[in-house]
Amino acid sequence: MIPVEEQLRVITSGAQNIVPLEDLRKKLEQDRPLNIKLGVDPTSPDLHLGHAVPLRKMRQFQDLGHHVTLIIGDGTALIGDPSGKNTTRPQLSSEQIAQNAQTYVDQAVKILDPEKLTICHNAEWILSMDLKKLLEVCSRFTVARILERDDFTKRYNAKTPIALHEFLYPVMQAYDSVVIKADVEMGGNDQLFNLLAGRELMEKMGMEPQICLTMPLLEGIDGVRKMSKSYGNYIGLTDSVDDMFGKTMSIPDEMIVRYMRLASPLSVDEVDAIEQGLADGSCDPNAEKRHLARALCDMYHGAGEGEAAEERFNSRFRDHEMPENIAEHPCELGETVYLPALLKEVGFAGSSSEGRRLIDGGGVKLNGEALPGGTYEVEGASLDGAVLQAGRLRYVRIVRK
RNA sequence: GGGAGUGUGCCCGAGUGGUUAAUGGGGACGGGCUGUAAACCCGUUGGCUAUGCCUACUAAGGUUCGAAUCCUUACGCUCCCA
Repeated sequence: MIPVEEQLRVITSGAQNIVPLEDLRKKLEQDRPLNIKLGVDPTSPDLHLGHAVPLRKMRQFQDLGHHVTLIIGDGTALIGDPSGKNTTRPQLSSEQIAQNAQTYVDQAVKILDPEKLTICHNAEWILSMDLKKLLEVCSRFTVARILERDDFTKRYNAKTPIALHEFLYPVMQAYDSVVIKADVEMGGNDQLFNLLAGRELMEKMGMEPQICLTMPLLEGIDGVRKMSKSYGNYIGLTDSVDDMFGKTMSIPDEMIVRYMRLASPLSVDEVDAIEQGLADGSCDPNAEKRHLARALCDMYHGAGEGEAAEERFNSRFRDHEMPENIAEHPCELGETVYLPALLKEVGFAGSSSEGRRLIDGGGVKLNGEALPGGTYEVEGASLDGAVLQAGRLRYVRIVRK
């Protein structure tokens, strides 16, 4: 295995919290493959780049020669993680959980090396636990210790209900670490409390306690709020290559290095060099953003896909060429066609009034020619086979039904 | 249980009887510029085949020639006291 200091440079790159760093060094000095744990909650089927951040860090551990254990929290999902929530989470059905878990694994193996990966389902040991065992584990925690947790404190003070079973979430997650004998547990920074509970439980049960390593929560493509499906600022791992490339190109320049470091497969050395280059002006931000976009597309869609996506991107967005494949929209074409209604019909406008405004604002083109304001009526025959365009991005080919 | 507020368009927020589809900001969309970044400039942001018509300021009633603005009730939210 490579020298400890080298390993630490890779491991600490982009990490938010390592508790305690000194103990991590000691573990690495044992010069053996460490067991790195990441628990995932299969509560949502769609993964985005933010979810990939801890997975990327896991991959770096693998590349350094360590072993990774991915725990599918199909047992803990029945409880629902209280992290960052101010209400009790709804409990999911087992079918839903199983389905989400499968999607998660499908995505995760695109990032992780399957050779150095163990996947477990914690329902295996959590749901089969008998009361005696449960009591033994629970006795290691005090109520005060669990209540210390910020989320609980807030809810308790705010008098919002905390169901008794929610106390068990950190306890069960901690028990996972005991079962798989974790050396390091990873998570987003909001997971720190849960990770620390694992450290505590292991110590109380006479084991060498795990190291807690948290990663920052990645900002979305707006560069401000954390990446989240509900904010609509996410890059989905299953997004099409073109979407993935395009969305990446729209992130603020300030986010380039952060995305590279946290979510891309670029090496720490490369990222360090680029960061330096961007700071002193010897690297071009646009070129580096393209570099990032290609790297992400290659990782999720296969080698070479990034370059292909870039070419399409150039033709469409830089050179403003019409895309090759334009969806066809069959519709009735009378003698004359009321264009605002057609814009509404094809989904370019929410109402025909909005369609009118779009035309008046010069945003509507027919076969590449901008229509002058007030052009609401168009000859039906001239529309057959014509390309209708709204703004720079939306195209549709009109054909007679 | 008692008391005080408050509810406006996608969001925030002006407006306290009369040229009001309702000031302003954010967001979004369109145009220019361009690197689908930032910054900047301009336009649009209730519906309707439309110099007009219709529906709108939580909901339902009421007062008035006239209501987002006043009154009543309901619902939602906030705060204080017990």
